[in-house]
Amino acid sequence: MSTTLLPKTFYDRPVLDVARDLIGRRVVRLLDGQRVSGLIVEAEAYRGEEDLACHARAGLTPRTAVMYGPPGHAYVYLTYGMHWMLNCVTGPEGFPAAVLIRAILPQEGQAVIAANRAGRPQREWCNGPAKLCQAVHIDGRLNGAGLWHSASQLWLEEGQPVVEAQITHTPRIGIHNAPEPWRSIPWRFVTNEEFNLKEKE
DNA sequence: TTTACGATCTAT
DNA sequence: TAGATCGTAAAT
Repeated sequence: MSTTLLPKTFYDRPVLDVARDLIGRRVVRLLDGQRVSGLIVEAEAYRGEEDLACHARAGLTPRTAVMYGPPGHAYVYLTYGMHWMLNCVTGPEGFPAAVLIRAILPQEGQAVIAANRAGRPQREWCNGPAKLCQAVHIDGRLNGAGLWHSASQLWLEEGQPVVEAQITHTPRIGIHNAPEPWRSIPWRFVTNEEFNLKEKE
């Protein structure tokens, strides 16, 4: 499995292409010099001001500014007053779009992850967008971080790309107040395996 | 300044 | 099915 960093150009593409291509890639967090990582198994695309489920529906604001900037940066925000969410800003620059990382499969640093997710079964360590942020210590301090270099202590690697046949498309989660067609548009990408596991939950 | 509301998670 | 808990954006 490749530990090559995904280049800045990886993110400089339409958000749906990037979201789809992010499945199987590795999120790496450096904590006290130690690699803590996992493979992405679920992601969602949020695209433009016309996407009424996207934060950019409110236009350019202090919060959404990162999404309007150049691709390849992290958009990290707090929701429900307590949960951090990790997103990757995509291209082109000036157009607000990002991919929400919804779940990863823990790889390296499992002891750290277990400690951060105290007492919960392994399956529940990183199977939600807020859970994975808690597991690898991602918070607002990483908002705007460059994901193409290791100096940011948070980056993405090539990992193990997944073929189309292994990916299920569904509507996005947790946007029940958004009007159609945004509520139902299939902009969530999840590996078949993860999809089957979640169906049972 | 006040209000409403979350791209969620957990316990009941 | 409801409660936690607070930043953001729009309304007042």
